Amino acid sequence: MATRRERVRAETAAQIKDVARRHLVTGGPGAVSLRAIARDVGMTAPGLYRYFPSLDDLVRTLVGDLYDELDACLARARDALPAEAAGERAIAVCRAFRAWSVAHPAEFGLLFGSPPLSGDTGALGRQRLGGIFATLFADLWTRYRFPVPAGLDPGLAAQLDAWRASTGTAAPTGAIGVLLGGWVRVYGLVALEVFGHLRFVLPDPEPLFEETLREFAELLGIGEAYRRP
Amino acid sequence: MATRRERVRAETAAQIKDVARRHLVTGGPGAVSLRAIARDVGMTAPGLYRYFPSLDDLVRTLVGDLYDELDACLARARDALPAEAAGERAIAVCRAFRAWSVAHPAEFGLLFGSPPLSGDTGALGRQRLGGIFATLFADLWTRYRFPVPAGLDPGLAAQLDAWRASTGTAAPTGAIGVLLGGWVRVYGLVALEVFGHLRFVLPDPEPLFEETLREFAELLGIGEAYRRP
DNA sequence: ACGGTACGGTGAACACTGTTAGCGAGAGGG
DNA sequence: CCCTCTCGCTAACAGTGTTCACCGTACCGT
Repeated sequence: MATRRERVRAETAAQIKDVARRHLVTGGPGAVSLRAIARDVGMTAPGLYRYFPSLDDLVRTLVGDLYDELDACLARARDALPAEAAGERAIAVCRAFRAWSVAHPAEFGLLFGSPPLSGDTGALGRQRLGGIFATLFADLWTRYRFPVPAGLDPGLAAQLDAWRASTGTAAPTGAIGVLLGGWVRVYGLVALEVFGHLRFVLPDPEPLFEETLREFAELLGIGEAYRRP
Repeated sequence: MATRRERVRAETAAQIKDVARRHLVTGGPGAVSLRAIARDVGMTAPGLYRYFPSLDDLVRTLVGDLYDELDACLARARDALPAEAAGERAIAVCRAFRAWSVAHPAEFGLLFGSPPLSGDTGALGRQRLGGIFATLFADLWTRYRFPVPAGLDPGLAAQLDAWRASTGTAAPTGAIGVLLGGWVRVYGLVALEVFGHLRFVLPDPEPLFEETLREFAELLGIGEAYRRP
């Protein structure tokens, strides 16, 4: 199907994104320079414009690819466990999220550490990532029916209801609030760790992360699903 | 004491940082350009080198100033309430942190959304910010003696002990862990909100933030200290 | 009050950056 | 086999951070 031209074109495009990412991880976001990329690829700068309409566009598609990679990584961690073990699956996905983020701090900063760029290509990836957590939420609920607090703020309940309707999740409003709180904890801890804001309090945040997972499992009444890594 | 030269010098330095910050908030971190700043100040670019040894250094001192501003803001929120009301004080500081962050997203991104720069001038401000929360933690503990979970991971306990020793906080290890968990939740929620990663789930994160504060107050057994804003 | 000095600012220059325009060679498809 | 269209090139423009040599002027000590 793909003509030979198209194949080699896709290949060099992939190579361009590859060296762009290498520059990102070695020199930070400011080191992603069109001309430097072109040098490493073996081209001159204007040649890159045959593949990407601008540098911003290049990093945008790079962001999209990174979302894809993270999504795939989390999905793999989830599918490595049987579907019935919803609690173990959720814990595994959280661990995979932290592992990926710590292993790829520059990429994490690009995905989660800055306001989304204007021409937002990452929206799809972010939506798919939200989808992973949505199904995770639904599975947790259908499997365990953990206790949910009553008396939610009506404004909050309305927003959660709207999201539940848009995603078709089965869990009740309160459950979604509880699970969202868990995601906030996981993200907060990982972001603090990756950005180095915990370095002088916790040189190694891993035990606190595990403690957070364990506490959250117990909050859901599924403490037995938690096992030390 | 200050000679006339020193006064006018400090004044123009402040003006430079001022327009740098204005460029930051209007055009993002990439818009902080030496020559553009010089234009707005009414100088040529090399003139700025009489005040800052490099552009990186300028943004570093800007980061330091922003930490100072945030510190002062939080301290003001804390001191607006009587010292005995430790719970109300903690809640007020958390609200002030969110309010400042939401009102200054670009500055928040610079402070908390990227790995600390190499020549780290923000270390002092971050340490002072940590100090604010440390005294907050100590006050919460001496005032309420909330229940602390037993059976902490030994590796985690060792790190928390080291931090407690370095700051001279009075609270026991488990209490520090609980309070650190609260900070993780507050930071996580605020970062998610400021970076726009919650927009498609919660258009208005304020109710969830308030719910988080209320839950945490109840976790500490001081639910009566929480009042709707 | 005057002379020396150090400070603050300028213009030119260098090495970069992203981006556009125009051109040529070579591979692909008819 | 020839036409075409894609690809990569060079040249150029505007803008960036940074350094250098220079100069006027405000300050300071005598």
